[in-house]
Amino acid sequence: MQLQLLGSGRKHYVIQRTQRARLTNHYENTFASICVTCPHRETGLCGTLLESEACSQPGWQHFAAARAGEQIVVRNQPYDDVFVLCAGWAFRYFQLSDGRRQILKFLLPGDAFSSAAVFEKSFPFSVKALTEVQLSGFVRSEIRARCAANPDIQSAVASSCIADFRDATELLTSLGQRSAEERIAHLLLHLMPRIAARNVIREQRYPFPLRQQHIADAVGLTPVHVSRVLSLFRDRRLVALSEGTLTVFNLPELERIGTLR
Amino acid sequence: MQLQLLGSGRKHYVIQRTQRARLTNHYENTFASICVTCPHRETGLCGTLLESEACSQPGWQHFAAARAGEQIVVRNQPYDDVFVLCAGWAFRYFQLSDGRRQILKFLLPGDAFSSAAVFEKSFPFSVKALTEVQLSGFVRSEIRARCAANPDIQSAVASSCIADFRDATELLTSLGQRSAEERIAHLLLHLMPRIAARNVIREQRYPFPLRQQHIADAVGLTPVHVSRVLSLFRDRRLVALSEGTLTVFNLPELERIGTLR
DNA sequence: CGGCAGTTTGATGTTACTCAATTTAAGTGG
DNA sequence: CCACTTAAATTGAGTAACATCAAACTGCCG
Repeated sequence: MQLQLLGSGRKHYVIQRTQRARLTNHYENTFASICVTCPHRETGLCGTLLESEACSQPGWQHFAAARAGEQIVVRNQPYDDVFVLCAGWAFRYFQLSDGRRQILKFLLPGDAFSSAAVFEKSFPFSVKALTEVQLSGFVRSEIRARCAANPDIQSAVASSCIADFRDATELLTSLGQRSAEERIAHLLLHLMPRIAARNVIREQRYPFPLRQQHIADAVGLTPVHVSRVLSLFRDRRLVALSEGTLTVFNLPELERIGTLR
Repeated sequence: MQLQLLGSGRKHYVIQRTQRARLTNHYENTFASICVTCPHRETGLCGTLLESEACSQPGWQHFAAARAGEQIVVRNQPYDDVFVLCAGWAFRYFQLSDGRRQILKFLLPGDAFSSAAVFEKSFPFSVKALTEVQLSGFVRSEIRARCAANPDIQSAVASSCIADFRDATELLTSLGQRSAEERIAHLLLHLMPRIAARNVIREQRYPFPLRQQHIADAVGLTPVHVSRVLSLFRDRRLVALSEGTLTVFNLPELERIGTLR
């Protein structure tokens, strides 16, 4: 495993505890501080783990960072850590040998790379950083021990699994049964509350770092067609997507199109 | 919850322990006998549960049966039991209000209806019987207690979750990125080892109760198009599908088309 | 100012859908 | 055993949705 430390030419995997203060300082208000303070309302895994005296015990938590576009996890390779995203966006994906890829889920701060990682060393997918990211790894054996001892952690892991499972169910239905417009609307509707749980949203403007290529790979369309559908949405004063911001003009209509009913 | 007992007009949900001997007798070689003896090599949940002195304790295991086409589980409704399929085929699906449905997974004997059911009362999908089925329900609270006590059960539940998760990943990639031929080939290749784990296969002939409508709903195509693709496969001496039997003539070629690489 | 990545637009091609008719297979009752 | 019924599968013709290819455009950065 190779992770490049932000702004540095040297390769790091684990940022030692001694470096942590400096990093926390440098990337103020992200990293450990986010890890601890951000509510992570959806999965809450990181928060739950940290609340359980994790921070006070050195050695079983690691920190790392990666630049935008960098691959963080390779499918089918073993890892000894359970990873949680602390800051930035990443995504799970499945790469085909001919270049096509399916994006399985976008990861936001607080999300575990894999909810099943507590039980399994390897992943059925790869993970790539979408923006600059900071992440935290918890030694698996420690988590399992705490899982057995602490029902809170156990239920945090379980509900993370359940949420992933429900998402996969909806995405499968979306890909298998629905039109391009419906799929894209559904993706936006799926992401909006997740973004809102981690950011203050004003005037229906959501931070949104995806390129159209990412949307295309997530909903199984070509970037060209995504562009056409988004233009259509813009012309109809539904939503607009530019400069890393998603602006929602007509939420009811978007829901009418995108919600699975 | 309503389940109709096979061959009977009366509505049953729980077949009491006192009835079990009679039923086991009537449907000889299925039911409890299958539940206990069938290796269930894939998930093994049922087997693991039963080996743990489950059978010896009345009251926390229930039995039921359903006819082909009958709905067994309704999405978002709470259930107190964790269900495992004992005999026959069933499938998880997501129903849309306009009639379209996405089949998420075909369930074979030994499969849990939902791997997450140990933690969650309701399902993110519905379940319907494909053939006549017999199923077993384990009281959730009992399973959770045993999970905590017995690492074997715990790991059986975990590996069932992991298998489901990997399947969902592959299916998402298949639906999002691949052509009709590739998707159908992939579905067949996915099912073959699972069928083989539960049946003796001779001369590459697999028991296969799916209608083309089921295949269509599983891979996100119309039944008409499924028919065309299957005709193509038949003409090319790849596979043939008739009378509830899948016959494989050219496995390497099928794998070349269907395998995710 | 030039280069680059990302987006937009147009023209054309392909895949898979729709509709409808026909064939096949599987029961069912006489 | 054979007409009759019904569900499923097949086939053909026309169409819609999305892909592909290629060119032009935009904003950004050095």
